Amino acid sequence: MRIGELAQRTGVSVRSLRYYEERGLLASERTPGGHREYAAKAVDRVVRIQVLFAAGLDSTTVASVLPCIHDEDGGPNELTTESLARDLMAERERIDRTIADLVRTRSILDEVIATAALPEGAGAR
Amino acid sequence: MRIGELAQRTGVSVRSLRYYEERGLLASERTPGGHREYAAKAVDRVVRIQVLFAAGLDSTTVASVLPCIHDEDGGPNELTTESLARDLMAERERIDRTIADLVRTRSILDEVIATAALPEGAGAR
DNA sequence: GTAGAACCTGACACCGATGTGAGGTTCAAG
DNA sequence: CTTGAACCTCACATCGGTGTCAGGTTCTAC
Repeated sequence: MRIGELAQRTGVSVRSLRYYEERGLLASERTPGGHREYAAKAVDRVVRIQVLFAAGLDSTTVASVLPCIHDEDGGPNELTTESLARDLMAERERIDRTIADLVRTRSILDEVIATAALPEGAGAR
Repeated sequence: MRIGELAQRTGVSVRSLRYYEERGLLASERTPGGHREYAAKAVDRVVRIQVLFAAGLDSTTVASVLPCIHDEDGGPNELTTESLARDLMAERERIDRTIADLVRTRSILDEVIATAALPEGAGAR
């Protein structure tokens, strides 16, 4: 498929898809004229990239993690370096802290929302 | 206390503290000479601000939420507008989605880390 | 062969919290 | 007083993924 279709299927902008390629996250064949051509698997890959980005990984980290992820096509994914593993454990800790902050913030918001849900003279009326 | 001490106690840079003030998140008295002077409560407030930032709220949202948070000083915190509540619920959903992404990413990382922890010929030998 | 959609590269803008540096003032202690 | 640390304001830089525009080429369908 071409880039427009991939964008549509994944909900990711064309701009971003080109950026993913530039950063080495997403490969593409080219037509003789230079247009990008993607295999069907690309959809999954883009989705995965988005999830990793949403978790706060930067493109460099994503690039190093992606080839180590076991996906259905069972490619050669044994490349997990020890130093990469160290980086990922640091990343993991960061994620844990972030989750903790999010949960705390969520309950703060819940409290605030709750007080708003009781406009004036709540309890009995 | 002065800004340097507040920075040290909270682990937040002086620059950031000034920024919080500029955005209306943190108030300060001024000495006759113009130096900022903070009450002890400021420490708590700064910590709270950090948590909210870490959860991805922007300074505007933090500014609108802060006065609605019930803290020990029991100030007048009934200002929760209905429209604010709406914003916060949207924010809450975003947080939920983010947590979901983080959890997914964390387990991806765990998998990758696990394969690295089994260098060569793991199981039996 | 031609029109129009889709694509290409390259470059610059943005957001938002924070870093950093210049140049000047205030504070506290001797 | 004087000195050095701490503070002040103002302004510009940064990072990273994404938006967007410009100017040009390719593809598809008629």
